[in-house]
Amino acid sequence: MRLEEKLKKDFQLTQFRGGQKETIVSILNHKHTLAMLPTGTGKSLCYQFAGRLLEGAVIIVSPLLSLMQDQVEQMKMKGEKRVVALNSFLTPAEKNRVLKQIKHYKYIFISPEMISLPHVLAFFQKMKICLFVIDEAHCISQWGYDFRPDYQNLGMVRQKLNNPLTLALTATATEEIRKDIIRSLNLKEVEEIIYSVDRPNIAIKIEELAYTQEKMEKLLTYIQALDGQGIVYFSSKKLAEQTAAFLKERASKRIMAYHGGMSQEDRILVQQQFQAGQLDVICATSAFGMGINKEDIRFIIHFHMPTQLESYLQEIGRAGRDGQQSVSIVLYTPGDEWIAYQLIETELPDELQINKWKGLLRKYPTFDDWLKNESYQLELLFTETQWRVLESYIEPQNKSIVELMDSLELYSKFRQERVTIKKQKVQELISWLHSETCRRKYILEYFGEKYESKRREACCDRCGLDLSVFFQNRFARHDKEPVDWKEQLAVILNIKK
DNA sequence: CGGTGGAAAGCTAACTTTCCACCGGTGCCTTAGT
Repeated sequence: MRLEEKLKKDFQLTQFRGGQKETIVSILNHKHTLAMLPTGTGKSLCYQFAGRLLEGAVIIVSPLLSLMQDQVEQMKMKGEKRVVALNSFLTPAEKNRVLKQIKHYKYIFISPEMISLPHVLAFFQKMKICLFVIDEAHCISQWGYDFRPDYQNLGMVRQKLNNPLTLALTATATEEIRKDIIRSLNLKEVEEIIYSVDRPNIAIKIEELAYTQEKMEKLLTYIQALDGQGIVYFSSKKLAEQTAAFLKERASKRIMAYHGGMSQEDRILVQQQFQAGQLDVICATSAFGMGINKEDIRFIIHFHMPTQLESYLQEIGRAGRDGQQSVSIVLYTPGDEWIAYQLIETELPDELQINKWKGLLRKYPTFDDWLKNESYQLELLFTETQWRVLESYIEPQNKSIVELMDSLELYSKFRQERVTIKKQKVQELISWLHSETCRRKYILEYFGEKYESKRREACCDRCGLDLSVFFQNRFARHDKEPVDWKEQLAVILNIKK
């Protein structure tokens, strides 16, 4: 049977979208595959389709619980019963039941943390795996080094699973990051299916403003004027919330905040309301994004710039999945980059913290002795994330203090490298903000692509973009009393006259 | 870097002004023993 016929019969679709067929063919030829397909291409179809033609289970490593739940739900709705998300939403009893009957499932969604647990991995080692999928594979590179170390374990996991056929899926990865993914997963002879990261229907505008207050005023103007629904990105949870409250009051739009500090229920509620079209604008941190299922997001505004071009591209990529014209606006005031630099500096434990710890360790013969006596020091010295990353890097258990000191020397070098790389990425982004050339061309060259501008009027500010095409014609509608909003803003921002 | 909250200062009793230290994102997983 031809693939297209199967597509029609099993998925009720008439044709493949860009890259899907090539990816599926590559898998069916039993080649490890790295597929970089644009957002909204339907990457999950690739493993679902291939899974139907291969014998054994498909394991999908996914970064977010909510993403897993969504995908399981969608597959169940389409009639696939043998699908499960193995994660902490299950009670211990449910988890055990699923693990004992793991062979009855065809599609298993799991986090890198869960599959790294030896007693969980043991169950997977006993089953036939036809395809090992890493969804959002750039997380290996983006998170594996300094945030979620289990992403760096996946190579070891693959090896213990006897090197199954592997599919890495992502929407944005530079050549360097693709190499890193392949190296980390220890893949040999990989078929790379690379599509352009360009999203021609997203226009780009960068606007530099002298002061934060001006930026806030500009934001208000845009929120009032822009047609359709959109996201505003911030680098701070607090500011995201405060701005949401401010905009809610001033603009006649439905606005909510979203960030990682909110409760799980609130986050789900906001996301669902946004997806259902019951909210117009989300003021969010980078927590909002992956797993957002909304076709008609019209604008993405960056109140703060992200820490790298890769993140920027991922964030604006959430707009215009329906193919309609959309816009990305970056608001920049000189000095904004300091937040990014600060985050990079404090992400991993620094020299000061390490030296302090070394001083405490020297009084004991082994790490375990130290831990027995001074475990309370851990949370004084490091944040939870810092300790988890550090622990996974130095593997202190059963180590003598001499061995541990050596590991810490290596760690210091590692940190230095990471900080340097990450700062370079911020620098890269700043250069882009200040560049005189076409915004799109610059980004595409950063991703190793060539670009010839085709639609100049809707490309970017450097190509003569006219923003007003994104404004609603109802702009003039001001039924409320035109109070002096600048004054009100000054009050809220606590600015002295 | 810029914003902020709490403390100290100011030179008059109850509040404003000034100073200074601090902070800023992303998410998985918590399975013991009575």
